[in-house]
Amino acid sequence: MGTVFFHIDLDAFFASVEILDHPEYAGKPLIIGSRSERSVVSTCSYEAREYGVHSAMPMVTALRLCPDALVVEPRMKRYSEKSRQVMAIIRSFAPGFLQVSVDEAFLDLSGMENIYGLPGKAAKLLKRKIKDETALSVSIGVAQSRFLAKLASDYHKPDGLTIVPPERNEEFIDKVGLRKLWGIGEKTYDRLKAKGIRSTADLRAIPHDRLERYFGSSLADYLYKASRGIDPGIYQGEAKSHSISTENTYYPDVYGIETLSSLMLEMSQELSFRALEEKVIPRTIGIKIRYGDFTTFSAQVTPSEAIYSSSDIYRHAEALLRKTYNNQGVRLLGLVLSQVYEGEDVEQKELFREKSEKERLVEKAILDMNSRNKNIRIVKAGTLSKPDKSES
DNA sequence: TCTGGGGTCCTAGGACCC
DNA sequence: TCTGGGGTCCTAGGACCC
Repeated sequence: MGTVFFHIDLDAFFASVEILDHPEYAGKPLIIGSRSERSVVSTCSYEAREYGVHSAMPMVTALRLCPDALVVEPRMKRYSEKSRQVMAIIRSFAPGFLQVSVDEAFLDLSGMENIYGLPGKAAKLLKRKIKDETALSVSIGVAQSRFLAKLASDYHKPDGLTIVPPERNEEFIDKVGLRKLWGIGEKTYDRLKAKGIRSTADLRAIPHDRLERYFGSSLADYLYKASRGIDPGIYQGEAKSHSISTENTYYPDVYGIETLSSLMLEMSQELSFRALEEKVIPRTIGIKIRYGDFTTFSAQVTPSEAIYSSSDIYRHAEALLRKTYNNQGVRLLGLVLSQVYEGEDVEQKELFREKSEKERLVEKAILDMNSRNKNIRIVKAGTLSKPDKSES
């Protein structure tokens, strides 16, 4: 019978949860996102989509298209809670569970016919179970591979069920179309068009070696397989975190190295806490600066000494900032910790330097207090100083 | 339209080593 | 004394996804 994968996708997830908690929102155009300047739409209800609103659209554009929309600030904690509930149902339904985001998961139904009957019947059962127990609707794609199942769940939404029989894989790929293939974004689509490739059938007609000359071996391989409905290797396994990052967009633009440094200090502390929570230690520190004209620069270092505390992080981040900043107005500032690795085993302890180790313990204590008492927010003193007074 | 925030993976050039 | 080839690590930038 071969392999059978499900891809389960929650419909307009954030918006659906808000409607669940606020029944008075039902039937109205609802946008989840911040109302602030320079923000974008996170999710929106299907009523809002009828006005042309969609995810990632600038909020000002969305409100121009749909001035009467209800705008609701996202409540991530609530969505995570609801997500856990749904994922628990999916996980217990069949083996081979793989969650890929807060509102999406794969399931491996291969060889499960004797339990659930045909895959279509199983999918309907799962949809019903989720609806009955959480009042949320999902769309399910059923296919031979994860790649096709993912495209299938998106093919008919909301509350959809799309089954792709293995002998119709290519036919289905053609119906989805080039632009909507997972992994082909705007830029790649334009590059394909520039080579006269306008459809998945066009793409299939091109021999592998020519694709390689056009696009390099990695992308060529991806396109060759994807256009034939062969899984190009999306979501091979649990993707474990190799970076921790934060970024903020400001309005209006921020000027001055002192102000930027103090913002960087806050971000250093935030990421240091997150690394502690995840029990990881980074090897690389990187910053990102986006200027008012949207030009973006990044810089990174991989120091030879280990990085244990927020002041280690800040010291490197600040140096990178001074090196990179060109005195223009900044709309976005970001900080990334990468090459993170498990940080609490014995060998690493030997590497601890006295001072950093102490700081790390202080930060751990702050972290513990913060997580014990949600009403008090404890930060290190440096964070509180005014930008123009900060010294270091 | 005027472009979030959190991630992953790829490319290309340079350094360095054998 | 004009210059190989392979491997690995690092940096900067880009594309893509949810």
